[in-house]
Amino acid sequence: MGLAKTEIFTDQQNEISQYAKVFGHPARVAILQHLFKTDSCVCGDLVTEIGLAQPTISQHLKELKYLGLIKGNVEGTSVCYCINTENWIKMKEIMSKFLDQDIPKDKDCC
Amino acid sequence: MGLAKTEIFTDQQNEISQYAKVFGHPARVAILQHLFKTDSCVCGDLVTEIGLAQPTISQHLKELKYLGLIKGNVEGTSVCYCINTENWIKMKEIMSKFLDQDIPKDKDCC
DNA sequence: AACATTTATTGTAATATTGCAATGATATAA
DNA sequence: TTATATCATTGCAATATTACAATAAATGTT
Repeated sequence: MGLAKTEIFTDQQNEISQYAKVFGHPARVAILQHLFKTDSCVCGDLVTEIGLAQPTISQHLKELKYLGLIKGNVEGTSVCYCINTENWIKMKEIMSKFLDQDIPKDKDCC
Repeated sequence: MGLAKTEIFTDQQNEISQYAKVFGHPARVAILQHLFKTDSCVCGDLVTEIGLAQPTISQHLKELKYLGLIKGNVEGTSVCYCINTENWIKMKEIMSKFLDQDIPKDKDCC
């Protein structure tokens, strides 16, 4: 079907998977890493840096922005993007809760 | 195209996105959470617990197994699944390195 | 052996994702 | 105003993902 049955899962599970999904493409990982690494977070720089067409980068930026992980600021003809620190921390808390689950040592059945 | 251009990204970026992608569906998040929570990691239990058809669960389990995050053990007619602790820790290290990047405070351009 | 139980696989339909050319929108420069 | 530069949007083709019915495979039971 290509369509996840989100209604049968908890909000938490859907939230985790939504964040994970946006990290599920190397271009978006690369964009975020570049935004962390440098000031020059202008869209055009990302196009050059990453090597995908401008509309493709723009689309990936849109998804990152939709989830609130980045902010965009118009500066003349160009747009400056950067990490949304507050939301990044929120996301990290949610993801950490999932990733840092206690591993049951004695319960190993395999 | 529906096809990510993995060749233009680093191995690290591809690895991160591959792990993220597998977490990018609530069913797989739910499966993992259930495996963390309980002993009874038999496939049939997951089908009941989660509420998707058996082939669908089986398919999700296959993907989790392919990335090495879970192990499967045949026990009679049923199969017992559990977290692959060693690989889970490895994954966590890789994901943490990405999620815990330092946030540049003074570099805020937005 | 014949049957039952459990899980994996195959095939298929519906939807989503990715990538980009073409085009729009917006702001600056000449 | 006209041109230029930068980014967003639209439309489309190719591929991927999701879900499940039907079926196969494997093991246990009678």
